[in-house]
Amino acid sequence: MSPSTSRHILAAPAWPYANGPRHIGHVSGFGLPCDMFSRYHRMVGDKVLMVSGTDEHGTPIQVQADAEGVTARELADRYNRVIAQDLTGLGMSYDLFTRTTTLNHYAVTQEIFTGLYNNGYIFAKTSLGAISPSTGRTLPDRYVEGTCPICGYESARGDQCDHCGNQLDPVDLINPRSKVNGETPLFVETEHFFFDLPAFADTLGSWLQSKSGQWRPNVLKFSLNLLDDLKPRAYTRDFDWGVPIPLDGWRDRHDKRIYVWFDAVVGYLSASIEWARRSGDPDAWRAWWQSPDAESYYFMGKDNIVFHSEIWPAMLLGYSGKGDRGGEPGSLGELNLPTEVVSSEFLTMEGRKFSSSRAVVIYVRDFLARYDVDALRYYMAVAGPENQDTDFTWSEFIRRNNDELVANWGNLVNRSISFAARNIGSVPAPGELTEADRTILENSRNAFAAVGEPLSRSRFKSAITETMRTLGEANKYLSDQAPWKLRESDPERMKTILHVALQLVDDGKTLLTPFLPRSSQRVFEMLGGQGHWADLPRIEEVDEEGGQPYPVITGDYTGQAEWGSRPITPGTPLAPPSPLFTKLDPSVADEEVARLAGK
RNA sequence: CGCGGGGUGGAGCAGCUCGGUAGCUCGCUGGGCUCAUAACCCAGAGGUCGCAGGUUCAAAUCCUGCCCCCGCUACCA
Repeated sequence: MSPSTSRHILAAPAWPYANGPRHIGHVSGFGLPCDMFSRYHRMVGDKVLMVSGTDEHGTPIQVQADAEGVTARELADRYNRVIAQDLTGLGMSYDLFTRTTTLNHYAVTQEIFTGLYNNGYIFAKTSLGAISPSTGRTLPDRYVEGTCPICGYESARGDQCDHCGNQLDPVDLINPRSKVNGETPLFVETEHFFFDLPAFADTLGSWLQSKSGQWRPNVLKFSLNLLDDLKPRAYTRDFDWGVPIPLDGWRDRHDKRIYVWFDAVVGYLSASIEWARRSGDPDAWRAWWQSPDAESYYFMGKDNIVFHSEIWPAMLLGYSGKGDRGGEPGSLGELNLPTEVVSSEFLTMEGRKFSSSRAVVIYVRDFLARYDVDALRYYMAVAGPENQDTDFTWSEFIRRNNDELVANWGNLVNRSISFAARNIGSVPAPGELTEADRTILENSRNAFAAVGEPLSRSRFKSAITETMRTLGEANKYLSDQAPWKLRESDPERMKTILHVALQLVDDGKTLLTPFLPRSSQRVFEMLGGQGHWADLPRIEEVDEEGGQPYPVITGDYTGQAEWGSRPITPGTPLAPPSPLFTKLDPSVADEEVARLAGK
């Protein structure tokens, strides 16, 4: 790839919430798709910056910490570490995976607030908030329920009625009660800052319209729909576990903080800035955020669409001075809007929603302890919740592993390399190519375009299906040519066939690298490759001046992996390979299902 | 009273935006091969594309109505 065609691509996977370990449903939405996308773009020579971190503020973490008798900070520290390890185990190629409790993140979050405030997009307003009479603590909107004033539904929540779908205010509920203990909440005056979303309705609307035909239709449709009902949204909360409000008179208050979502989405930017600092060029992040040619792709589960297609873009517009009220860009300068918001649907587990308390769950860590990471990555690519809610079943996982991954790809690698290793001991040189040889090689080369196109559009299912189809042709080629019949009669022809077969295997490992980096590295080595082909992430301990040490995921993704067919080198020594993947006994499904139900 | 997604041979899905007698990966049945983790290759059976109307020369694909499933609410992406 020539440098002139390489693009700056920000790959932004949603930030996992640090109130517990993450399960495979979580990573199927934000994680693995983003990694496959990023790996592909690096292979074609694009300059990818993939940043994320743990989201560590907010009520659920405080609640969980209270329950465990630790501080919110201690809880966040613990799960930040656990999640970082899990994501590393998955091979997620983050340039930086950090967290929202860094000094840098606080500073950037406050800078965004200040910029929005200076441009007039954030205003203070006194409203009535619910508190619990018995504890004196604030009751979040969703912890208050009562009768809907619009439709009369009896179990409406304070923020929304599930029956009629209208946005509500807890004060409006008839017969309000606390969801925590049933008592009647007290409503007291409280002052908050609100984000003026209606000031961005027009700009957001035309921006979204311009994405027609590019974004997945469900994301676009959902996002456009949101614009019909834009209201100012509270930017702050009565709470103490979060980023302080950077205004005089507010900065030192312990009862007011920036709402966790308004801090979490800033993470993409703050992590980019942190990455730049750590890389030694503090302004390096600007190439991904401010160049008009730079692209940014955000990956998440569908429940996060609103924050990525409406709120975060509105924040970026407001900070850049591009809403209805105008304004000047903040001190960081103008910031780009998302190129695309890529959302996944949901994964269910054996027909039920994931649920930790009901043990309807498989955590990333437990999965990786028992099964090959690439088996999971394959499954999520080929059968993940890309376009619709999708059920994960163990029997289907085993079937995909055994009948597709092992039987098609694993077997192709094994039969090709072991036959060549035993009969020749090295990569044979080809003789004259037949029509069949040329055709299959050309098909294999063409696959890079056929697979790359859907990959670049985050159509993973289509991309990996096309890859597997191509590999099936290689198996067919071997059967048709039957080199094992030519050992005595025509050894030269046999060598040519094997050369072609090994080239197909080499191409296959390249095609599969975005999906299966670890096993592709192994195939690379089986074929005599030296050094790094597909790089894997690592955890480093870092710290900030005045801060405590924390783990980050990072890596040098500068391996040899390139998107395209690379001629194999005759004479390269070959050893009989060991199987690439493990076949799973069907009884594993019963064991795993028993684990779910069992306890 | 709302919003979004889905209902395609046994399973999981694609096709539907730009209508032209259905495709992929598996499974199943029969055959072949034996290099390979009983893997691989070939052939075949199996679908009136949720239901009912409509538009059209022609509909899985467009329109209308209806039915069912899943999210949007719960420690939960």
